[in-house]
Amino acid sequence: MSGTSPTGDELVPLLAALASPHRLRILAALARQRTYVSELARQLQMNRPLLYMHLQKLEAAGLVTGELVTAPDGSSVKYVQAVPFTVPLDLDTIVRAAQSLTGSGSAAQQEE
Amino acid sequence: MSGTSPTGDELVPLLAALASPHRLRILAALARQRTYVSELARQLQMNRPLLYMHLQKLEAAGLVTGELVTAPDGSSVKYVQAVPFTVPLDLDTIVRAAQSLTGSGSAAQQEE
DNA sequence: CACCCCTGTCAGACTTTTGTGACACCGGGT
DNA sequence: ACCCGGTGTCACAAAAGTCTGACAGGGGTG
Repeated sequence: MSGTSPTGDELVPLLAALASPHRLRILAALARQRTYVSELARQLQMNRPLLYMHLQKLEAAGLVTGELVTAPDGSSVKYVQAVPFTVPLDLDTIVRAAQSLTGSGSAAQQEE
Repeated sequence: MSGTSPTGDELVPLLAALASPHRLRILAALARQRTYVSELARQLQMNRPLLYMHLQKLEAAGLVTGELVTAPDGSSVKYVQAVPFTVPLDLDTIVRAAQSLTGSGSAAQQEE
């Protein structure tokens, strides 16, 4: 996922996942340190259900990874961490992404 | 705006503006050719009011520029074009952007 | 037992975004 | 006059995203 120019169908969810102050903060926190969910919620001072939602979006976009660790004593803790990535964001990437967009307005692609 | 690592308050609207298939297509179309609004609407097959909305968001994010040209015969036509930009999108940019985030969840920065 | 910390999900309220049709206005040509 | 194409804005409905409180359960400890 690093360095390659993503398709439109990949780029849109990626950008949507990043276009949020909360998720930016979450990612930044996870970039420095791998933590478990409740601790992260405390650290960022947000409700756990809310954090869950944001984490799911980040996970769906492939930006974070979750791992449910079961400690030797039986208690479960879910550790999450950021996934390194690199996307050069410029007009060229946009043009290429737009060409690989499926779904609705696929019109006006070829004309004469 | 090119190459520099944007602040969080700049990055979020930028990403939000790009996180849309319609706007990706609009930007891609404007990257190759400068056109006027109605022609662009025809080309992309979308309603003008809708295109207007998307253009306003792109313009607000600094990604397109509009110019209302009054032809010698008096009729006005609004030409729009894409503004070149480059933002390296990676974890490091995110971390730096999150540090420069103002507003709500600025908590967990300084305490005790 | 009661208490603590953890995970995970739910319904509901709320706000923002997206999309549509209609309208006003301008000027040129027939 | 009518018709055409262009700009710009409006109210409105529909959809998507955001956020909260409450709930289920698991496990450890006093």
